[in-house]
Amino acid sequence: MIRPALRCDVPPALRRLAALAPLDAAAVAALQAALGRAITIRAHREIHSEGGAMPGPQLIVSGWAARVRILPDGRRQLISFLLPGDLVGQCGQPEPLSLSALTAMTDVSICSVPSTADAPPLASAYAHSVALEQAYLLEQITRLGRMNAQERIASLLLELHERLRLNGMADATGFDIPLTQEHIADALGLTSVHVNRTLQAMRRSDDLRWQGGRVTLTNPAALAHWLGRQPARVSGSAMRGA
Amino acid sequence: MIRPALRCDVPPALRRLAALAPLDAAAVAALQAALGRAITIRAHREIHSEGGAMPGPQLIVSGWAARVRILPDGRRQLISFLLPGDLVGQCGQPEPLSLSALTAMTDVSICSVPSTADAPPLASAYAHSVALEQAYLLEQITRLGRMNAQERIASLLLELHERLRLNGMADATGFDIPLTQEHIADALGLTSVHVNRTLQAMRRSDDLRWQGGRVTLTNPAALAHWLGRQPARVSGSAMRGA
DNA sequence: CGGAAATTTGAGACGAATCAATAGCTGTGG
DNA sequence: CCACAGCTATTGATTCGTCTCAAATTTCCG
Repeated sequence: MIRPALRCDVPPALRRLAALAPLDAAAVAALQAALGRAITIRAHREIHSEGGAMPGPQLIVSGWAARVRILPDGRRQLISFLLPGDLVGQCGQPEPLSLSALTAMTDVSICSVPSTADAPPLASAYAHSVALEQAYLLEQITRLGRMNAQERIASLLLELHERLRLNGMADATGFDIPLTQEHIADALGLTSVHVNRTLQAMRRSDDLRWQGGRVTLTNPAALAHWLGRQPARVSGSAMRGA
Repeated sequence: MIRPALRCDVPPALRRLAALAPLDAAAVAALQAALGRAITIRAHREIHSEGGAMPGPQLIVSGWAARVRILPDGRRQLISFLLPGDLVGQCGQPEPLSLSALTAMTDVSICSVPSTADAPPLASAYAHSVALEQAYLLEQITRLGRMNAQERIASLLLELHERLRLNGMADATGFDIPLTQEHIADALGLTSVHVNRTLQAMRRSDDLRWQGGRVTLTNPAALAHWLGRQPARVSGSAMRGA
């Protein structure tokens, strides 16, 4: 199926950071220069390994990645997904270690983040991004701790939708998703069989469609209301754009 | 039962931060001054509410607190526990909002953290502390996503033991715990009934004792090995003390 | 077209939830 | 010093959500 191209071709990573904080021309230029220096990691490859040294803060330019923990007996937990515009390894530590593996779910291109010294407004965008990452970790904990399969799936898809809206990769009704049902299962503490059955039930009750790598939410607002879910808010000052 | 007093009476909060990074005399003095300005919150009271503005970074001086999320229908999830020496609201944002409620599990005393401007070595301790907090959130996610009841309980108790060792509130074999089985259930995504039955099984297999508000781990190292659990490591440079 | 990956279906088992009741503990006041 | 209230812990019986295992079937992609 052919879909209309996005209105303009601002790279998603740039679009997200610009939405998190007002950026001046120097900041945008620094980001665009950094994007040009991105390297590509093939799907299924590990970008960082758990316990390894972090090279320094980086930015997802394109593709989807996931933070992954593997238990000794092979059980796999996807901690969180990283989308274009998300930061990796942004922390105040001198010699940080990676707290989890980072795996490319699709081909991923990634670059070092421009220094805030070159463009001070970036500091604010980075701080906002780190806070959002925290917020999504807390969401993930409540999903896993207190929600059933249907709620977990709805909550995760709403979160992905919200985040992809921010970087321009989703429209009002849905988004392209490069994940398998097994990935969803590994993120939500379920089995792929149960994810499959739960998705079927949600399709039957017309909550969503998922075909050909695209998720369509019939009524995102209604779904969010049913869950009692609200968009992540991490700062007193209003967030621009979306 | 009477237990011998700790070797010296360094406050746990100070002990933890000193273990996270080398502190000079000025830093210690600044911390001690701050501890003196602590205020007390009664057990069961909310310290911060979800979505409320954060006053600025704070430090738990004594008592246990927990970050809490409540779903619209009343389901409760304890995101994490905060122990003496833990930081709250340490983030780079200008007008941060609280991402979860913070509730006092016991009487809690809490103070503002000294500025790093007054004592630069504190910045390193704070950064280290923030990184550890992240590490424990990831642990919590894998617990909830991929572990069964017995593993969740063992993992949480080992984490608490590790953290209480760092601030001097635990000895090699166990620690005082001011939590009920229902608190454990709310943290681990279980019911208190099931926590009770699981604890009984663990007592029967001589993994632990839990009586009179004190947890004794029969063999912490063996339990950790069984889980494949390793102490949190967040920095390339070695951590002092413990 | 062929082979691997992903999705779908079915039957049965199991871990944890639920509901309901009892027993133990702690502090409080008469 | 005992009686009582209100938590907390414990026990039992049953139900339910999700897992497990195994086998199609469909989709994707070279």
